[in-house]
Amino acid sequence: MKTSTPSSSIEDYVKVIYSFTEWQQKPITSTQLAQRLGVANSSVSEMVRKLKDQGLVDHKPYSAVTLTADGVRLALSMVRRHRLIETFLVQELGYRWDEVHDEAELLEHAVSDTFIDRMAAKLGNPARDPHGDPIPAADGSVRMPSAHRLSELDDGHTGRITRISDENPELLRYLAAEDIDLDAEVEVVGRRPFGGPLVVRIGSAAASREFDFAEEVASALWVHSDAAHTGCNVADL
Amino acid sequence: MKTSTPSSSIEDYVKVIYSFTEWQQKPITSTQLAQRLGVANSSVSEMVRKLKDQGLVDHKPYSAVTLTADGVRLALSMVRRHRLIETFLVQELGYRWDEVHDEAELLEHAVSDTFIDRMAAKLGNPARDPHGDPIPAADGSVRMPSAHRLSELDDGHTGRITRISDENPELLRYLAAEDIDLDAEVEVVGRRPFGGPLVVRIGSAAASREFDFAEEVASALWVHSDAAHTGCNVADL
DNA sequence: CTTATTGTTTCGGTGTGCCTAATAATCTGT
DNA sequence: ACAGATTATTAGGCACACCGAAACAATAAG
Ligand SMILES: [Mn+2]
Ligand SMILES: [Mn+2]
Ligand SMILES: [Mn+2]
Ligand SMILES: [Mn+2]
Repeated sequence: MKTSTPSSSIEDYVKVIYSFTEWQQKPITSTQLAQRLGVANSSVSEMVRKLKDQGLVDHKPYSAVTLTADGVRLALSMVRRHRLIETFLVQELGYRWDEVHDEAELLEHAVSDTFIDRMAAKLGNPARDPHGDPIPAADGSVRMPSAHRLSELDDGHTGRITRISDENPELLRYLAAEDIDLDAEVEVVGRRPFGGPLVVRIGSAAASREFDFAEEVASALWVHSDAAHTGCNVADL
Repeated sequence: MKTSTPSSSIEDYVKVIYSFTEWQQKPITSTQLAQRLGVANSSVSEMVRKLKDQGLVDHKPYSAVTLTADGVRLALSMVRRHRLIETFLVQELGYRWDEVHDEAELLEHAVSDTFIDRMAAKLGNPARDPHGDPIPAADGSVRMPSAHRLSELDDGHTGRITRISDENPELLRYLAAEDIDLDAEVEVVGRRPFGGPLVVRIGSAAASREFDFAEEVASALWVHSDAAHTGCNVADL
């Protein structure tokens, strides 16, 4: 019997393995895992063997790492924890969205299930965190919003910001300063020549502003296509 | 330079050493430390040497352990964390007072200073936790309420419950069930013969109830003598 | 098709915090 | 004052999570 509570490290490994495939398809490699966790490659090799022994991952030497069903279960519970904590920090303790990640990274391992339950109840069981990432339900179900990177949309495309990558706090601070938030209306105007920045219009028709977004910004913003608008545009042609 | 962040273990050791002398005078011994921390005596010996190396405690082999000024500073910050978290859990997340200790014991090591500050602000900088223990201020100052164990008071003594030891959760549940809380009025009626239970009257004059408290209960309740009442009693004679 | 290059794993070793068992110091009762 | 009990420390080891360097696979280049 393997009922032992997973260590914080194991929880982080599994969470990172899961997160890597959340908006992409390819499974994560050893080196990528090491980079994201900030540890040496050798540490990852060891740890992956341990995860495999515990039945949390599948792994053949020299190939990528994937989660087992048990691994996915654990990962989802950690992701739920992380994102609920982030949401709580913003809504109840007045954190800004660029401050919550590091705090949640530690708290997720320390709080009890009871704490998570009460927190979720107090917040009204939110479906997404301050960055628009979906919060898995207690039973492990997730509703992934259909979203595409702003950087990959065609000219004229419209929609709403549905997710903002929280990888770079600087970027989050910039967006906050510019008053760009989740659910903002967005329209791709075009791209400056020779791989230049992406020109985007943000805000409701009345008060919309134009921005030149560098690649890093444009690929951090995820957009949910506005079906109505798209339909209109097609009709307009 | 010794700026290294203290580990969770070190934080717990220092906190326990401090707490031991909070309502008593004698410094803590190796064995007592081991008991309170739930570790072997040998572990304490090792750890105490480490604490001494880091300048947190004074210790001569085979004698009791006392905190240095640095040690007291760290201890107070941990006690503040612990008690603020307990208060937060009760007031904001609907925990019962017998559920908060274990959760706080872990969270105190995981939350940031920012978290503590915002929590304290949200709670209105409370001066005591759900069990009546004083919460040190951010600058390390503590206002210790003058209190005596109910078990040590003379017959006829009156006052208010100002602290309830949170060592035994069962006891806390019993008191909650009997609706006995902080600030309740209390009067020592007498003691049953041959070292029997202590007879106490609890509640305001209108609706007061009589209890027979076993030693464990009577020594867990701390009472602040009601000067006015005492004065009245003296005048009544 | 052999050789670089890159990615991955293995090996030996570190630091922390815990354990049991053995030893040493202190305290107690006669 | 001293044997025996109690309390504390040391010795030797273990589990965990990490590291750098060396060995090894897989792949890309010549
Ligand atoms: Mn984490
Ligand atoms: Mn997030
Ligand atoms: Mn603790
Ligand atoms: Mn308390």
